[in-house]
Amino acid sequence: MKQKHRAQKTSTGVRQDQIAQAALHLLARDGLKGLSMTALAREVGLVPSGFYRHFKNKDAVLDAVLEFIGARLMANASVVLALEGPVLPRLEKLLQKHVELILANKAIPRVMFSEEIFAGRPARRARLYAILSGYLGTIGCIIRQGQKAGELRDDIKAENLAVLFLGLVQPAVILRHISGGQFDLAGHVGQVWPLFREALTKKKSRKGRRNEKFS
Amino acid sequence: MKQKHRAQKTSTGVRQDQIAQAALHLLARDGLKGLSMTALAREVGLVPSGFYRHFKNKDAVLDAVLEFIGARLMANASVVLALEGPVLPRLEKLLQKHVELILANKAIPRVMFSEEIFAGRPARRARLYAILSGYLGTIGCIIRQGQKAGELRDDIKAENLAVLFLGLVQPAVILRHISGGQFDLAGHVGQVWPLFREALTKKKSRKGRRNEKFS
DNA sequence: TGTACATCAGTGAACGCGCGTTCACTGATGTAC
DNA sequence: TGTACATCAGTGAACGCGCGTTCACTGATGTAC
Repeated sequence: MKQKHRAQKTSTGVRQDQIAQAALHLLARDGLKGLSMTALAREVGLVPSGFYRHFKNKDAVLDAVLEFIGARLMANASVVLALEGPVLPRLEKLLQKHVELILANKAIPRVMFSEEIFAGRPARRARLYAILSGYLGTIGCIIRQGQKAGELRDDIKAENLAVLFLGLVQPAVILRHISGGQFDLAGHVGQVWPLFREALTKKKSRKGRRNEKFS
Repeated sequence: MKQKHRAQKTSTGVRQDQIAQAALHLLARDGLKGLSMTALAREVGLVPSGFYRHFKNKDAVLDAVLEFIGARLMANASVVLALEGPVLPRLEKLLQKHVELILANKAIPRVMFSEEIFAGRPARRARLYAILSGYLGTIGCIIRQGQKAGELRDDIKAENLAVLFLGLVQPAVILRHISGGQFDLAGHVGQVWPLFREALTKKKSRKGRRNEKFS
């Protein structure tokens, strides 16, 4: 199917947004290999070469997508960091937002878990690590608040708890992805969150747990 | 650098093993995009076209790699399933073997977490899901043994606990991967395993926990 | 044991395809006077 | 308000490159008699 009519002239600012959205849509539907210049341009009604009026090259779109994802993650974390009140309900809120974000944007796991996006681009790999570190760092801050307030056990490092927090969701996200949406993500989180919550709740302190080793 | 000498004639059986090993090595070093026919053939001392004496095509190698990974995972799970004694130490043993396996074969996470390996190949996607389901199913069996023996809490489904068991490791594996090996995988597991162990240990039963919902 | 033939692994040249990207040109929109 | 010019977005043809794959040929290894 050829281009029937010349696309309407549209300012670069608008086109950049359109293209970024189209990229997220294509990534969600077809994964990274579905993100070709042809598909991307067609999605916004342009001819492939038209793309280059608005982005320097394909890498620039991937960078934009990565920044978009990072911003969305950090937005969730920041909101919850700023909330008042006991920590556990706030963490539950963040968990819920995290699941919603991923269910609404299938592109997120596809980008985060696909190494092709940073294979051979050290700068992008570093950027991805920075984004993840920022997200985990903020979660760690929230957890540390709870530890200092005496709400959460403090014999396990907040950083590790933050990573484990991600672990409540992440394998399930991948299973959902591989199963083609069959795996019940929200149901899984509903099962394991109470376990995590209870395990984090501070008990009367015992000695020696801090030095426990995984051999 | 051109081929200096004609490669020594070697039987297809041996060559297939060599090629599979070379594929794992290349995947570990460079990821999926590093797995080109040229690189693969050179790795075993052949000219690219020589590869086709031993495999039908590139897909066949990817299938072989996937089966290899599946076999290694299931081997670990089966051993632990067959062990005698209380369940928690057996789970810890499996965790340890899992971490060792992944540290020794960086290709495993690269294949499991990279969607490019099954993008557009429904059969391979299904196979990957079957392998993961088999692994998780066996872990679930072990956990169910513990639940029936009254060692582990049984108010959370064994299947979800199995997925959470993976969650002890998986985000850390990805962080390790993205950070270029900096993230301390074994250290993380050492921190969170005790939490998981304690959380799973059966306490005096309370009512109503089973119906708890994640909203 | 030696000879003839079949089988089988290795080689290099060439292919086709997809994809990211470039470029000269077109025509619309905005601006200066 | 109208005219001249600059700017800017869209177009289609063409490119170069990498990569998976094919194919006819070579030469070594195994086998039958």
